[in-house]
Amino acid sequence: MEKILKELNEAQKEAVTHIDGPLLILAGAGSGKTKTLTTRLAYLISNGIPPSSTLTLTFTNKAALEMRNRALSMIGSVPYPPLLCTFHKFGLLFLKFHIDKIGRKNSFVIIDTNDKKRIIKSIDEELPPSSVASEISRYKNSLISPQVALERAEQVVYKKIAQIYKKYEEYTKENNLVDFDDLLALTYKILSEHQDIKEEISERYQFIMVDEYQDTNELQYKILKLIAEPRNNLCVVGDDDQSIYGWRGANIKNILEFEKQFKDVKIIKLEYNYRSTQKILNAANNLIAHNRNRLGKTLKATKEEGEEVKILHSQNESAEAASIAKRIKELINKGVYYNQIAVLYRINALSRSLEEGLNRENIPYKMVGGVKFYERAEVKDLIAYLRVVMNPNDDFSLKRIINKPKRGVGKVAMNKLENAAFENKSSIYQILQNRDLLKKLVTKKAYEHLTKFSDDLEELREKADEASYYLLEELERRFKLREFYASLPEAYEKIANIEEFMGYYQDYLKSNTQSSLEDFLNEISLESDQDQISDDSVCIMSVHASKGLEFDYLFVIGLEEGFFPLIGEGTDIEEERRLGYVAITRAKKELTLSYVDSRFFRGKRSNLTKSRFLKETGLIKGSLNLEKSTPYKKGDLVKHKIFGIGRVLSVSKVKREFKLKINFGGTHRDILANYVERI
DNA sequence: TGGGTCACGGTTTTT
DNA sequence: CCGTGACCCA
Repeated sequence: MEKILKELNEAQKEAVTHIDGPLLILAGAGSGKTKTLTTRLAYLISNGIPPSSTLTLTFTNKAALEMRNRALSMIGSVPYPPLLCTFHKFGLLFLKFHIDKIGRKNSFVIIDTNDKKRIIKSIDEELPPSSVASEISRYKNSLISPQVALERAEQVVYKKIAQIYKKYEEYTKENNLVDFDDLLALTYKILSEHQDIKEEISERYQFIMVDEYQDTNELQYKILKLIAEPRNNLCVVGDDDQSIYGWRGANIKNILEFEKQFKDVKIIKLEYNYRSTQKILNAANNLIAHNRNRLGKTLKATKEEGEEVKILHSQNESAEAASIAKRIKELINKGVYYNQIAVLYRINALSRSLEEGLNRENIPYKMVGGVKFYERAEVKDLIAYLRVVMNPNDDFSLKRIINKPKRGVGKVAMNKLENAAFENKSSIYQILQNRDLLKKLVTKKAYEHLTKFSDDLEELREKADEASYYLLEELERRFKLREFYASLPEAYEKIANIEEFMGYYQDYLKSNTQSSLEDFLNEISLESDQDQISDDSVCIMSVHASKGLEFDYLFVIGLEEGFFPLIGEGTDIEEERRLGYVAITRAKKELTLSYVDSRFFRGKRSNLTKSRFLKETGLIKGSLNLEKSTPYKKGDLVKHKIFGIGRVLSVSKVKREFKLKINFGGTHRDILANYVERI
């Protein structure tokens, strides 16, 4: 342990060796946050604290995994390992033991956001399901019941949402479904209503640590408050300057007011940055200094001065992509590896032009983020099949697969089945087994399909236990899923995903011999892609997706007003600035900030001005001209979709747009600048 | 029921 | 511009 402590700087050491009492570690980007946290865990254990009485909470599985590996490498293997998991996993474990306290069975099924939207849509057709879903999330995270929501609602829309919320809660209870918010909300409910359970948990976890504390929401804070307060040993790590999830409920106040919310808080700032060059840190510090709502700290460089931060100015997105591709090629020729290079953007839509540019130069790249493996339709279908095998009365999953492959069950038949199930107070599966009734309900063809379907399922269920390893293959064989997906668009990819899932399932069974199918299903519902960035390709991703990562050579594109900062309804400019800060601090050696004069977005081209953030970093001097400027001048060659290629004769201003007089092979036309592209 | 066509709307993302 | 979903007809 002594040796390990020697590797830390003073502030880190102070944080690691602080044992009792609440501790707030303000850890700037690249300041050795994970190292400090994992070392502290090891330190506690080496000081005689039983590993099993510690609890370390993270937001992502990736972070949990990394911390676990690092901590275990320091402490070695122990019979009762420390609990180190995501907040939601903690909720899941808790509910498995205690959900019966609120009259529910622990065989619940976890539903994801898409499932949630589907349920909402089946309740209400008018309001956009995603808005309703996030509104319900907000209620749950503020512990507002449907009744209270209804009472408080003043506008008609909110009354309606409250009613949907009520029905949604009834539906999920009825079908024993638990959504992501419930994992926390129900945990809180049980903890707050059952003093004995709360005491038991507080007693068990006497030392609690939380990573990325700036991302906690109200509910997470309340849970922590309940279980940590008796012992008052709560150590949180975070960076208020990297709070970028306000829009999904993260409450930056949790970190800003931590000192007030717990007694005798000690605050330690980690300000030495071990990642970036001084020049890069200067840009980051300058930018974030423009925020008012912060605790305030300045990153100090430990690395060399480094090269100047580069500003790349291009006419449009294709020129931008071409320049970046060219620059990447140069780096590769100098011996840099692709995976030390990344390109970041504020919105995913900007990836397209970038991808085109990289493809043109045959630069291998990997898009981090995007559609998650377990969210892909075909994978979710398989999961639904497994869920039905496990519990045929899971109507929700059954509905997903009843017509996959097509069994002639459309909207009409589905309605009949659901109504029959409702009237008989049974599950849909039970209706399928009631052959006399089923025959009356659906067409002859559908009847034949459905009887075969339920017979197959029944046989599979009998076999499920003894041959779980072959379950998926058997499933595939009986329901001809491969054949079904082969007939759909993007068949190759879908089948590859199915095979990957099958492989994953068998691996899981191999390494978790004592686990049940149920365990497997619960496990994966909380898992997203574990993106490995190890293969040799350039990483391209949103700034959000880049959090926690670092790259030697970094490009940030789209630094234009409106795009970054992204201006829209409810823009929080300080959060945008924090995003800029996160983006910049991902760079280790070389940073290029890029902006364009004109960008094609959502089917139209618009003229843009450079982002205010460029000036705020201190990289561009002078006041920023927010007035739109034309990227065109007399003599430029341009291309029009219909008229083809022409040469600009003159530029004039009409309202806020620029009008160009263009010579298309002898014919002169007046055209707005937005409708042409520079070549 | 299900294939085909058209209109519409479209940040950021983890669990 | 591109993907999703509603709606219509065979």
